[in-house]
Amino acid sequence: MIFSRSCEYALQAVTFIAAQPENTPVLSRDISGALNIPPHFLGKILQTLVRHNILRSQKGKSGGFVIIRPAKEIMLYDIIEIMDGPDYFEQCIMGFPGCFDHNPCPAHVEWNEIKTVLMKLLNARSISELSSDLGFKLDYIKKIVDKNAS
Amino acid sequence: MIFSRSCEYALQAVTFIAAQPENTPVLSRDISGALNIPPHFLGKILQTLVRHNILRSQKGKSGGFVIIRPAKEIMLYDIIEIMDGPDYFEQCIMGFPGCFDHNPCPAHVEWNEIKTVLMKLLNARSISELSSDLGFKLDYIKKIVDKNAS
DNA sequence: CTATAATAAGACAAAGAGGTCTGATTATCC
DNA sequence: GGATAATCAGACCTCTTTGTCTTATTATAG
Repeated sequence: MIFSRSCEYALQAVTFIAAQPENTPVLSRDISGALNIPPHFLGKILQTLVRHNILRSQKGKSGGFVIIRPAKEIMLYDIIEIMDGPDYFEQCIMGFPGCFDHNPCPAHVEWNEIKTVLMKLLNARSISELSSDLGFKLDYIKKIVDKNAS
Repeated sequence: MIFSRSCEYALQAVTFIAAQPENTPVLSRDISGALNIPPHFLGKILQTLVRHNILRSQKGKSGGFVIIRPAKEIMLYDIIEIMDGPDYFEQCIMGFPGCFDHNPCPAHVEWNEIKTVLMKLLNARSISELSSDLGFKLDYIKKIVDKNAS
């Protein structure tokens, strides 16, 4: 697994919310139902996304979660940075303590090359682009969930 | 952290052994000492590398661990595959169940691009290339270890 | 103002990864 | 063949991540 579960769930959830009609609050329950995410775990993830100004939460009746910034401006990497930390990709690939540009580990240079490509791609794709692809995927998830249930 | 601790330690250990004079057994104790790896934890990792035909272990007096295959033929990815599993990079980046080429998740295409670059690089660099870079790195580790100890 | 429907928050349980300890096994040297 | 020096192997502990449960808090509708 490349990213943490929390990060995966966050990516899924934000993409799901972005795929709904704009400015109508989406229920945590609906998200966890559609994506098969443990409800309370999702709750916490949504809360951290609220704290980081990706979502706004509306308490009480007819409440739910809404995306604050335009989905076009939220990049894949923004979510990853929030969930897995800003230096997730900065750490030494071989685990050497104190591996920096001025004191590189034996794999430092190639990891930097890879990182550049990686960051470029993750910073280029927005959540709104992802959300438009989500539709038929949801049917697929339902199929799998149903199969596991039976 | 991109790879698991075990994987990082494995990369470090194999590189370290490759940096020693050929065909002289290297003690587990010496490796853990030089690289500051928990000794018994390293033991297990070395054992799995033996099981996967990267190393040979010599019991008894004047024993230790020796690299079986020429270090030039052992690629970075060989170690990663052993430690973190062959489908580490195959899994869906968004964590969607059942994400495949014929049923891609919204980020599937770009992840495939990244994966191609990644695999190419990890399959191109051999352990022997890494080992020749290791020398002064070891001094650096010692410095850090000493600093932490004081 | 009260009932209700939603999120917020924190305690807790379960699972997995990382790390430690102890004893068994095996090869070599004398 | 016995002492010794090394790996091998498995039980066990600890910490982090993941997931669950329960109780607040808050906003709205009537």
